[in-house]
Order: sequence, then structure tokens, then C-alpha cells
Amino acid sequence: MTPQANPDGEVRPVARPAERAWTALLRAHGAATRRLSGSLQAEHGLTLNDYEALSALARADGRRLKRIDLARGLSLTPSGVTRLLEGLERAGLVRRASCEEDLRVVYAELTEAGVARLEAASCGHVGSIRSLLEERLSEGELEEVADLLERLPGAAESGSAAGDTSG
Amino acid sequence: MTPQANPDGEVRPVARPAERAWTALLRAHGAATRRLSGSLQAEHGLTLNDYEALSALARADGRRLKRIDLARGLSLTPSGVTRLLEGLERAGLVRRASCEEDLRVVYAELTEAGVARLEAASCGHVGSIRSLLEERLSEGELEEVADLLERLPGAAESGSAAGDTSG
DNA sequence: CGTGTACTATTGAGTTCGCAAGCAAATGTA
DNA sequence: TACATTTGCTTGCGAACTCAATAGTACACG
Repeated sequence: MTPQANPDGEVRPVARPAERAWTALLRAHGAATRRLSGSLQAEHGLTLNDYEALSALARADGRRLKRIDLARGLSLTPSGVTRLLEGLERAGLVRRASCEEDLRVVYAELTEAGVARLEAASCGHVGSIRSLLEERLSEGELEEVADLLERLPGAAESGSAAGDTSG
Repeated sequence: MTPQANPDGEVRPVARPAERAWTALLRAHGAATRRLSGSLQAEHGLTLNDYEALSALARADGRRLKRIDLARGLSLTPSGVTRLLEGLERAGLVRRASCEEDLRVVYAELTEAGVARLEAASCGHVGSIRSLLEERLSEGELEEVADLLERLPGAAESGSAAGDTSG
């Protein structure tokens, strides 16, 4: 890896660990996303975020989540979640449920069809993920990546998304 | 391998290393992207990919790259690159240059204005990246993440993107 | 030389997502 | 009670992508 071939190089090539890590993250995400998205879309008619949303809901207590919490868990904005769930609701995979205690809140709740669809997609999708990742990295290394990446912003909320909804 | 076939409500979250790593990658990317994109856009009028493109061009031999190589290096489609460069060309940051040896090829070449703009943005952007990442991870850990992530698909092409595609 | 296949780049159409703005409900202050 | 602020959600609009289709070019093969 020889980043700099600069004739009159004022521009500093990527070299610092942080920058290397960032670039690698960008590229790994781009490549993996495109690959996984393709097969998920083709085989089950779901986007990556559709799947992630369904999956987050399935893991949640009562199989439902406040939309705002879903947004945080998915690293999306509230508006992104509205649009995302629009499609899922239209497909009958998710339904809306109001919250008695806070009328501002709308729950996104997995339907039976949603559970079924997720289960149908799950095996193949997880298989794709595993083959993509395990092809190049050992289990131990994967764990290491996961540990490290989970300490970055964005991962923090994910664990509590299903529980912390005190509003 | 179904992540959550738990009738009695005992939530079994995604656990396999590959899945954990994938989820963490997704979230870290989403959160970091949004944060960095915001400040880059606000301070320099560049998107993340604008910056990455400029940066890749700056590192390349002769400060220019075939569009197809740029696409691979950025994990974008050729069409995505056409659109991306459209804006950069309109802004005078990049110009087109034809290839004598292969008339299909169009080079994207950094202009002086492009170099200047990149340099102006570089310091702040790199600073944002570093503070975002180094806030939570040590240098050694960052290096580890980079090493691991670079072994994933998508990173492989980056090294040769600046060079030759005659393969 | 002509033909078929592969490759580079662009364009049209459609999708996804964020920002800004706006509404409704909750919360704080007096 | 009255009013300001914050929070959750939705919508208009625009930006950035992708896919499919298209045109021009390169190259191997007969």
C-alpha cells in the first residue's frame, strides 16, 4: 500500500490509524452492503434496513419498539424510520400501535406475517453475512472487530433499544 | 441459526461473531457517516464521497484516475461516479481528460482548485475523524480495526485503484 | 475484414434517506 | 391556568444512489 505518488505532494496521504480505520470502514461497508443487499432484495424483497428493522423488532420486548428507539438502533433519523416503516406497514409486516402513557409515541409492532417473513429471510441472510465475513476473517478476529466496533458511537444505544424507553 | 426463536420471551440476541461484527459495522458506519458528513458539508460544501473522491484523485499518479477505477475505489457503481463527478466538475474541482490509448476511458483529473479545496477541507475533516474514533479507541486498537477491515472485500481493490487496470 | 463479446461511460427512472418545517403532546415554570 | 420549551412523529423537498438500457470502443477469432 503506497498511497503517496504526489509530484508536489502537499496533500498528506492516509496514514494515521484513525484515517486508515475510517477508510477501511467505509470500503468494507460499501462492498458488503451492496453484496448483501442484492441477494436479500432478490430472494426476499427486503432491503438491508427492512431486515434490520424487522430483526430489531423481533428482539424487542413484546416485539415492538417506539419509532424513535428504532431510529436510534438503526442509526437512522426519525424521518427515515417513518419512510422505512411506511413500506413495511403497507406490506403488512409491521403495524402501528399507540401508547397509552404518551400519546406522542407510536409503536412499531411486528405482525405475524412480519415474524414469518423475517424467519424466512433470516437463514439465508445470516448465511450470506457469515460466508462474506468468515471467508476472510477467523471467528476470533470477527469477535475482535465486533468488540472494537461496538465501542464506537452508534453502537451504544443498540443494546438498550429494546429496554430503555422511559421517554 | 434463527436468531430469535424464543417462544417464552427469553430474548436471544444476535450472537455469532460474524453477525455481531456485521451489525456493529452497520451501526458504526451509520453513526459516523452522519456525523462526519454534517460537518464536512457545513464547513466545506463537500459530501463524504466528494471528499473521498478528491482524496483518491490526489493520491493517484498524475492526480487522475479512470472513472471506473474511482468507482471501485469508492465502492460505487460507474453510474454513481458519473453523478458524483458531475457535481465536482461543475464546481471546477475536477476536470475530464480523455485517454489516448483507450477511447472508452475518461480520466477524472484533479484541478488546482480541487487540490486547494481538498487541502482546505482535509485538516478539519481528518480532525473530525480522529476525534470521533480516538475518543473511544486507542491507536493500537484503531490499527487493529484497520488491519482487520482491510482484509474484507472492497478494501482489496483500493490499493491498486491508483495504478493499473490492465488486468 | 467482419463479427461477437467484453468493457467504459452516460442517461432515464425509481428508491432511499436526511434536513427543515410543522403539528401534537408532554413537561417545566410561575 | 397560562405560556415556553422539549420531544415524537410526519411531510415537502432535494440530494445521492442503484438498476436497466444505450452508445461507443477494444479485442479475439474466423
